[in-house]
Amino acid sequence: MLIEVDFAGEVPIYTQVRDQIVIGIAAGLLKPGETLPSVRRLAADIGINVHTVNKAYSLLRDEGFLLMDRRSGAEIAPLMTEDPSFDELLSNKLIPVVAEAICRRMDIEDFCLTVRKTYSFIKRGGK
Amino acid sequence: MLIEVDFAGEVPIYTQVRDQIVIGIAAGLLKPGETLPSVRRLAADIGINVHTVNKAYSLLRDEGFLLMDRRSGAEIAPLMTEDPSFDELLSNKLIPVVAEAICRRMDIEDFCLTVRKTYSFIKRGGK
DNA sequence: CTATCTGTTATATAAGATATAGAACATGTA
DNA sequence: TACATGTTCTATATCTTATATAACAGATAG
Repeated sequence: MLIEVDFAGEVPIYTQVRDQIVIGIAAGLLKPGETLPSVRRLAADIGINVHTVNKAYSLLRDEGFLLMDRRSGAEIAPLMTEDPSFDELLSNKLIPVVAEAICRRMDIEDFCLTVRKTYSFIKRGGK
Repeated sequence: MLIEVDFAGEVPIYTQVRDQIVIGIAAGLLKPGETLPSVRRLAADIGINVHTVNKAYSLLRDEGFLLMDRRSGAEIAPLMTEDPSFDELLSNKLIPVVAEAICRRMDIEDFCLTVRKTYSFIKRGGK
């Protein structure tokens, strides 16, 4: 799976890498047990520093998306189990976004429509 | 409308202030034409620096939420008109969030349900 | 005119986040 | 032995965030 980085963007590089791997897992492009490139390898491929990749990997490990082993490297963790507490976390993330949509006079069902479109977009591997 | 700040949180203070005002507008607690406290006043009330409030206000002005006047201060801008380009902006914001929800095995309709709950939560003025 | 209130701008400082670089360590494998 | 893995350490540079102090331009109230 190709990972690309926008150096000019506002989003930190390690966040971009983290997000793209999460998106890859969601799309099914990265399956549980699959190994990721080593931190040195990915850093060289993208053209960024090893520590930046390591930060992204460590974050993903802490979030439960990756398993890391000193010897064998990083691999995709088994499918996560449903987590009821994610609902509140999600809601907190959505509050400012939904509020802005309301201000921009977007109908809530149009919002949900965009959510479903985004869902399909991810599922089909990003267009 | 009361504005509170979490100094220990990861979200920058000026972003917290910006978000709460957007939420206030969405909830109808802040109506078009209504004046906001002066930057000095709000800074003193919250216990933060004038420049931090000014950064939040300026950001809100650039986004079209506020009108600012050197003499009369800051006031809520007229209701925004619908903007088609907001759809793509929203989608880009949603991609990482939806992807994470998929990884956490959340059904897309449950996601939309949380969106609607968040919508109601905002509309009723935050509980 | 004086005093006071707006937003705005300028300069300065400090702390934290982000990204880079180079080196080394513990551990496993070929 | 040689090479690979993640991990840790030190160091540096830049940007963001937040603070502090001061001043300016314009408007208003006494």
